[in-house]
Amino acid sequence: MNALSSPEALRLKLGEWFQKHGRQLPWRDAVSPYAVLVSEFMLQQTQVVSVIPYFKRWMTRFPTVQTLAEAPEEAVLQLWQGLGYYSRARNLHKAAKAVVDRFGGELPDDPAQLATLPGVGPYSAGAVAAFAFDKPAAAVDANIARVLARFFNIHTPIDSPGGNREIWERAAGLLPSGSGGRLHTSALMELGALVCTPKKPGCLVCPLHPDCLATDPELLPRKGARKATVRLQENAAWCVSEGRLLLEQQTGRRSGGLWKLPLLESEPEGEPPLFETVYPFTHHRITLRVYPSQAPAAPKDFQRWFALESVLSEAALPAGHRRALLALISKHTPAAS
DNA sequence: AATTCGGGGTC
DNA sequence: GACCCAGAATT
Repeated sequence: MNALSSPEALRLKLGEWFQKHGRQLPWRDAVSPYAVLVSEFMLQQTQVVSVIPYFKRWMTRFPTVQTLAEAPEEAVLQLWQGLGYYSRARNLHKAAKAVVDRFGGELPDDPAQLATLPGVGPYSAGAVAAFAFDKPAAAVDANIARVLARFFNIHTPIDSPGGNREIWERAAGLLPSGSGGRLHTSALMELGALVCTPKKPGCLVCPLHPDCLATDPELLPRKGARKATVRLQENAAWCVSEGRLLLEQQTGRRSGGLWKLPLLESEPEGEPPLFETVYPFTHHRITLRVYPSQAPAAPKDFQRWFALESVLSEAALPAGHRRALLALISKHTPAAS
């Protein structure tokens, strides 16, 4: 029976592997703690390739925590549009204001302090401490959870409280002392992204393979049952008058600030929709149908007219509604130029 | 402890 | 279709 390598030996293997195989990512080298914070917000539940263009645009438009703190929320949401989970954008905006107000414009390096910022939970607090300040802070994302569930052969569902606690304890047990959190956490995460993948993991090229306890890695990590997909239908109005389009703004914490085509109470009969698309969110699947509509005598408080030629660059819309605008504006003004 | 978030890519 | 993703907030 071969003895397990020490945490030191494991970190060394991981670090060497990362130096050789790790990707260059826009937020990975020589960037400010603020840039790390931005990247962590964008990467919550979102894949690296989707984030890269948004991150670059964001850092150009809001290069410092001060510029973000001073920006109007509409500009923040507009820049986030298409990335989904818009409460992240609102929380990032609030977090920037909190950094300016409570921390003198400098991000703290302590995970407990970081976790007091809106939108910063256990993962993001540890990630900023490790990536921005090289602290030995645990930060378990989906990649690291998968790597550790396999490495330690943990069969408890990772999305259960007990399984989550077990994974975090294992992650903490592997940390270096003093400093070195940046390389260690980056390497573990990158291993999950490139080698220890959900399907067909590359065990034969994995630097941790000699010590890995997984007997059937493809069956790990285990997760709880998903909710069944719910189908919904949304009927919306295409209401254009004098070159302007009527939209209405959503309220509440869920999709507050986002603009939609005005929603109809019921599905019109006797005429086909101008446009139809399907867009998903969480466990829902929504069919959006857009019907022609007459202009109202007076828009409601939460409705506003947008110029057709600029609405796509001014208003933040859910993806399905944005697709409808793209299709119908070009149809509406085919030779406008 | 369970639910919600209004994207998007992949197979 | 189902599954996955650099999760957090809310109830």
